[in-house]
Amino acid sequence: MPDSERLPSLRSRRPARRLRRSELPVDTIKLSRYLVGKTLVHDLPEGRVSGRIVETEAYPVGDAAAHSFRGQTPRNGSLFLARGHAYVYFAYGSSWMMNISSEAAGVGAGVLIRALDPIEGIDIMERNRGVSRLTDLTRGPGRLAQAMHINKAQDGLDLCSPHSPLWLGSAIQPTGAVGITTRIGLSREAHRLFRFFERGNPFVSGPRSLLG
DNA sequence: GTATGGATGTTCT
DNA sequence: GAACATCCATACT
Repeated sequence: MPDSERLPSLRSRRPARRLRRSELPVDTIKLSRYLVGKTLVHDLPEGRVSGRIVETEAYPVGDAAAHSFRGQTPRNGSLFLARGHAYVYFAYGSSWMMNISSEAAGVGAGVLIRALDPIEGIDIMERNRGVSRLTDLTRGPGRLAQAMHINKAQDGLDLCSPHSPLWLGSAIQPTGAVGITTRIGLSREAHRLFRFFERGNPFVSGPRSLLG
């Protein structure tokens, strides 16, 4: 079944346009907030998978919870690329995590993508995940990476390059109200309000109605 | 619906 | 050894 029949509202959505680097705010917190409602697209050999970004977390310069806090290493090097590059790492022995670098080249900071609202290629995501329940496909950073087929091979990709298979797109529909809370799963810097999400969206992992 | 515990691999102390 | 930006299955209210 085509996505346009399965998701009737897709017909009223506008197509996503590739975002240029110059459109991304030059600040980790602002970028984290800005990315809610934008589109993440991965063009795969078997077809396109895409979703609306509905939850992000900022890991700015000077944040002790950020992977870049103790300086550049082989693992976190992509965080030190100019804003708009992918930083993908393996966590807890089971999950890949997709981040977007967020500052000038040489400065380490990033935005974690925590949840997507699936739009295109839902059948591909179901196969990649091995589940069919829509809300289980992309709710959570590990799940969305698996659904979108994002792993070490995408680490370091420039999401703003004109022909990159993995790219950021403009919003395809109006973005709902954005809420703010503390980040999920941290012990250090646990009080900081660096998590942004579209309020009430069922694909958001964790709290989706506080503050904002 | 919430709560808990185990599995898993890499990084750091 | 311990910690970790998680997920899944299971148990329970």
